[in-house]
Amino acid sequence: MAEQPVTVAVSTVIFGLQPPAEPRDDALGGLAVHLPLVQRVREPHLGRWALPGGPLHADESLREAARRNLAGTTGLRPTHLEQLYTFGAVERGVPATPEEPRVVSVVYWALVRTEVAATTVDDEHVAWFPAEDLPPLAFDHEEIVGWAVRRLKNKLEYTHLSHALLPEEFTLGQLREVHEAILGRRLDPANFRRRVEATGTVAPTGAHQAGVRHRPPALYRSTAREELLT
Amino acid sequence: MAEQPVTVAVSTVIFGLQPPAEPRDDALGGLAVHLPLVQRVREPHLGRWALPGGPLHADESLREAARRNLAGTTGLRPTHLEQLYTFGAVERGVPATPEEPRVVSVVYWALVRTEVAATTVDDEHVAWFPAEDLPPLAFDHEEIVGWAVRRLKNKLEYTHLSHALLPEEFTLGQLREVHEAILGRRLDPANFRRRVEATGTVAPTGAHQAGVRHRPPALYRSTAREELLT
DNA sequence: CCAAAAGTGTTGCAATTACACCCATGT
DNA sequence: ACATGGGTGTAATTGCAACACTTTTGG
Repeated sequence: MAEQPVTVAVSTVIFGLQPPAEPRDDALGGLAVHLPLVQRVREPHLGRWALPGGPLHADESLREAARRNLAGTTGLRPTHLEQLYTFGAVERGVPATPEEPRVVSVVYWALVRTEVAATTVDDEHVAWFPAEDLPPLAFDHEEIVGWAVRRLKNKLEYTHLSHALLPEEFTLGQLREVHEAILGRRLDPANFRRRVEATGTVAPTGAHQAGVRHRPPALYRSTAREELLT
Repeated sequence: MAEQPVTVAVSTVIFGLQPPAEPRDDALGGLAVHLPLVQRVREPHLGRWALPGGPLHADESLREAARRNLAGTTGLRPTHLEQLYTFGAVERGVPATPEEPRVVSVVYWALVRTEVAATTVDDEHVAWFPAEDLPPLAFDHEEIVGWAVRRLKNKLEYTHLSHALLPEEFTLGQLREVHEAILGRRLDPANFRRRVEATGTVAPTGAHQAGVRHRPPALYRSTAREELLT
């Protein structure tokens, strides 16, 4: 019943696509979902990898805080940013460390464009890992990443989220690759094309991608405006 | 950049079904979605109706806090309880009242059985209102209720949530009424039956409801176990 | 016998899937 | 020429909505 030694923190799960470290067993294409982690520089869990995050400042919204620690740790601006869940169990992966103040974590998740993600340099304490092959994480962060991955897969099917992982202009083949990387299975190119065209969320730019050693694919851009709030 | 005059509060949107106050225009059956509100007894927004809620105690989880203020204001135990969203804008419906501490609200939403909801007595400061016809609410609570209603309608279609609003045993007619009340439109009894049976989330008890002035309907019970976490 | 809801059957439309096939380019 | 992915066509399947019809009770 003590009143409020409770701290509010904001953490962010950031997704980007990168070439897979090792050749895929399942013969999936050239992209795999990755996310950046930061290595903890103090106790608890010193040395472990963790989600970027930090305390909420008094003069910023939760969303602003997510943006701030996203930019601060990876230098990236997200193309999609959305609240995931708030974790507030009394003991959250801190194994019997009384005197540590209790933390309620509001977790956001974000998407960044591949080309941006690819150019970000890994420094000593920030590195990208494949979402399917993470190192042991601090606190309850493995559980949190699990939630985020499930949400990503889910929303992929009924939203236009995938556009947020690609450049302004893209081919339907690239878009399909994104879906395949996230869902972890191959999709029929013909049916995929029709489904996407039917939703009307992409529009052809008129231009075509040249220099490929096959029929030049048409370029498209997303017609979806960034969503209301979520 | 000041550090943390931030308070964590937990509020709960509670849904139950009750007979509609006035006969429905749309010729919908005998049930309508209602929710309990409490009248504020101090500033800000004194006298206005608001969601039940209060500060998070240091020794309880967010979920426990939701349970606590749910039991405290309405005396009810929920059959479903789930986190909705966390609201943390700097100015949340408090019109320029500096010196009030900033509040981050974690909102839960809950379902209670109809029979329980129906027997709860309204006292001076707690009353049930139809979700489609609410009085002006304090803070940003109208927006929050809107979110909760949308989530309820949505999850209704791909989960077994509706079971949580009915007694242990129920007829498919009653289950259909619940869906109709929440979705706000009539459903075909034949197709509804088949859809529900196909999911395998209900099992006939073998008993039948007697005393009705038509063919006695079979009684069913839910086979769905309370979900993992959500 | 009639009203009323339970419960079954049938039919047509729309979305999804699988897969055959042609097209345009670089090598 | 041919390999490669882009792009179109089509037939089979499935799921869903509409609606006719039979069943079993209370009045």
